[in-house]
Amino acid sequence: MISNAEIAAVLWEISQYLEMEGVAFKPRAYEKVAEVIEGLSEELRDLYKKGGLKAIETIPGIGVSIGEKIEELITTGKCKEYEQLKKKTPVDLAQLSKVGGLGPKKIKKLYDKLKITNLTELGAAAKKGKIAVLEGFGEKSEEKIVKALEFLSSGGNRFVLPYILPDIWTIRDYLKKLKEVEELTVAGSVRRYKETIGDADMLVVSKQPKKIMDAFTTMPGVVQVLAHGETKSAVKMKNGLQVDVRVLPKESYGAALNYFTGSKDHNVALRQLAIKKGYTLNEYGLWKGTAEKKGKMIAGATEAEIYKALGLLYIEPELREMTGEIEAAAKGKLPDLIGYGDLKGDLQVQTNWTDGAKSIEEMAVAAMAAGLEYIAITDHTKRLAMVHGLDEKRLAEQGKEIDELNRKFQVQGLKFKVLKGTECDILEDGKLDLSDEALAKLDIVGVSVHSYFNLSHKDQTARIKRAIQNLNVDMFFHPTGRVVGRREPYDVDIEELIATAKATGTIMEINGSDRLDLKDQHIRLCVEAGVKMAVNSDAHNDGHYGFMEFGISQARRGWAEKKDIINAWPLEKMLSFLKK
DNA sequence: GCCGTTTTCGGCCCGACTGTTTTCAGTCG
Repeated sequence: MISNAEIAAVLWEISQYLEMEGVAFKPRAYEKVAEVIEGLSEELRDLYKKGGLKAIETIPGIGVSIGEKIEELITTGKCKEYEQLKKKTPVDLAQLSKVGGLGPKKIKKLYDKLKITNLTELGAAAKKGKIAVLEGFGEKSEEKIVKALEFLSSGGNRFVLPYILPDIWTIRDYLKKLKEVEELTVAGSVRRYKETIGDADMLVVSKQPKKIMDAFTTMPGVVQVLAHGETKSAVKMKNGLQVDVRVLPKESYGAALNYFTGSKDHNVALRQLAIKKGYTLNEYGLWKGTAEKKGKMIAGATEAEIYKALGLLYIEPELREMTGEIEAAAKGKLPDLIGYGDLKGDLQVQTNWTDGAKSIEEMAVAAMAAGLEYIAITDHTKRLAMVHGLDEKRLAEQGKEIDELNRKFQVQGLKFKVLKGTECDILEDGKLDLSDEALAKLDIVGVSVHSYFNLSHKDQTARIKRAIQNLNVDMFFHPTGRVVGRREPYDVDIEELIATAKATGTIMEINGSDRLDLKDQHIRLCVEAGVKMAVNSDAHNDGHYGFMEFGISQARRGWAEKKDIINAWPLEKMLSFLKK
């Protein structure tokens, strides 16, 4: 049972080995395929079971040779050619490649000369000064290796976006205050709202790049200067975050923003498209002619004019992941993405009746301040004894408080509405933690898994199917149970759940907190299947409505439109869509 | 190794920075 991640890892390692040998072009072919496979929503082994090698080869980038290797991996769990390469140079590529400055060529040299195969051996050699004397290395490379190893052993090299974003804004605001800065934009994976980021890329327009570079590399919080050039520098901050800054002239702003936003594969595809049209695209602009013999610049000040000149619709940053956006843009068939201000309500809010910090009224007032028109109170149920989950009796009492609050708002002339809801536990066998009679009285019923995470694929899927088939259940909260960077999803057949949601009219949640669950690929499956979703904050405090921004970003990354997200709809329309 | 509304053969993105060099390979994004 080999997973896509494992297949991608093998293909990526093959690319690195080929690179070591100095083979031309093949490495990129393998690398590209590895990235494509990581982004697939369906497991290749399932695809293979259904359609064999033929089905595998329909995936772009996979031809005969790579197709056969994937078949070999699925059927035998091994790949002979990979085994041979690994035997020849038995190094831990995944680990060693994380060391900044080490690529395949240098890793090979370290193995050939010093028999270094992993991080421990690398550290030992560096401390003994064995690396500095190698040809192609020196004192500085050895120092860099020691520092990189310290950084890796201290943990993080990727950050969860919702947590790191405030730090990034602080740096942005510091740099924006420099008088030489005309414009500053945070680009890269932050602008694409990737769920985790490895670094923060900032783009600056200025006529005095040197001053920017000097101020940037000496700003407070910098612990290491990784690069310090005339227009491009990189630093490591105290918390481990790497920040890159690039300075460009105003007329290149759009081209630079496009280049610095990525993804890398998206950029490469744009550049290839440019070549086909007789142009050259770089971070300074779109030019007539070839890279060697450039003609006139025909676009560059804005991203929009570059896409237009390439015959494409403008592609939003969240879509730039090479999952079909360029083809769609060429055909004029991009989705009309849900916008960051489009949500009218929040359908998962906890209060101090259970594990939330604030009262129902406080949460309602904060929601109004956040620009919302309605919220659903969805406290936990009794099985979660730890948080004093509600039983039928307390749920009824809470309902009375909500009725009174709504009356009060009405008297005050406020249109805001608080809905009665629940986050009801799904029990081990798929039954629910509250009686059907109690659930039937609520405006909106959400269910979720908080126990028995380790059931088998078959049992977990069957259990959840049973729960969402209940006619009282409107919505399935955080459907895969993952927490970004902390907890893996439970083993469940998400496609079967989506099919069940379609058949039963169940709403799938996009949880905007650090769960980010559903994730982008699953959202796209829902969009394609016509399953409706809701973007919720899962607020446990009055400052948590901001999490919805990350839920929307996931929705956008999953190609969702307003019509796909029920809480982007007015209250009446939203309620009328729920199960009767 | 993959791919094709200019191609089934001949292409394959582009440039900045570093370190070890004395003109450039390797890495990175």
